[in-house]
Amino acid sequence: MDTRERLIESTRELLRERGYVGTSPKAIQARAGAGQGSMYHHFDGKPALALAALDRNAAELRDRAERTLDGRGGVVARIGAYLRRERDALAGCPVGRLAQDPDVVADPALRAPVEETFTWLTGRLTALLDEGRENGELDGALDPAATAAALVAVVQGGYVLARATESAEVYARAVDGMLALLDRARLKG
Amino acid sequence: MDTRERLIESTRELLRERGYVGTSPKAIQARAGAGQGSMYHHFDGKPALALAALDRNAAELRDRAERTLDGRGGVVARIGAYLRRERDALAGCPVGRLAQDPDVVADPALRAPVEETFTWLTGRLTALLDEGRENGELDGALDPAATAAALVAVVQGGYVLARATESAEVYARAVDGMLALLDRARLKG
DNA sequence: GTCTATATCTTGATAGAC
DNA sequence: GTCTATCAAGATATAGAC
Repeated sequence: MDTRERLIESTRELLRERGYVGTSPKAIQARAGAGQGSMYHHFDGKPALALAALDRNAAELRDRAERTLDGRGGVVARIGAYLRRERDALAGCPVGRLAQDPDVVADPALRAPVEETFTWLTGRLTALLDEGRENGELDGALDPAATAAALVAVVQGGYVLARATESAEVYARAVDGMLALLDRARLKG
Repeated sequence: MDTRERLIESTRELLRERGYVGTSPKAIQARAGAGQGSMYHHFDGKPALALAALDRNAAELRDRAERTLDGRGGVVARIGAYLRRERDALAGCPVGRLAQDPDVVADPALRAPVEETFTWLTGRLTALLDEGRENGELDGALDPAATAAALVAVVQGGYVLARATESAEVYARAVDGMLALLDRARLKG
């Protein structure tokens, strides 16, 4: 892995662990094993490097979600697989984590990938729930957009609760509670 | 309001807006209209002042939740009132906001009020859902602890989505989706 | 109690040698 | 491309006058 690549990967880790405000160029360089000069040769500055790292975090989140949600099986089963997918709940969401950062929210270029990721994910879940209504798996009275928003929120809130209590279990419990409720909207046989 | 009080109130605002890492003593002093000397006379330093402010945020959250959840009406109605209560979703949760802060999570004294608040709130909702099962309002198959965790997570995740998209509407949509699902666990007649 | 230096470290970035 | 100064500004805190 070349220096430029190590800088991006180190920044991805630090953004997830400490957020944007809590991550200094010095810390990035130390983790990447690169000097000041290297970093400023490859990137304009902290915002540019953070953007490169954040874009990669967003792309990875989307790819993983796509693979799980496009899979085989019923709509509820696929959503369940996505919510229960192995994740490091204590580390926080590599994208949602940044939504709390004042300097990210204040910079349109940095906020864009965060907003786009959630807009896409919510839209994908909405389409999936709608598909379930069409094919008779789900009750037609279910509101796809509102349910999709609740699903994404449970995941993000699960990360928050996990960090607050330093327990990954709480994430799993919240997701289980949500999926049990969603299961009630399934039409029987 | 005396100087000590103004320092605490300014810190409360800044913690919510910018988090712990993003809030400097200088910014606190400027907002409170107090000098360096004043702040360090009343408090040992930034962590001590932040703890005083966070304790107050946690107490206020708990008081408000208690008032809504102890009210009249059915269990689902009271939970609905709490989730839909007027809040500044774009400002973020005055307590949950701090769960994402690396320096808060790393300091047991600062993390304590955050953890205690969520443990209490989840417990209160669990008891309420259990009450609903006992009195026949809710399906006995509902898991109170998991459902309570999901409810708290939806609120926290709603804050995250609202900030990510700079839209308070998303918070309302997530909460609506969750409450519609919970409504299906109510026993008819 | 509050104010104004003062001090030390870190941040974020630039300059220029190699 | 990478390194080592160097820099101005801010973060966090202390000292001492009033």
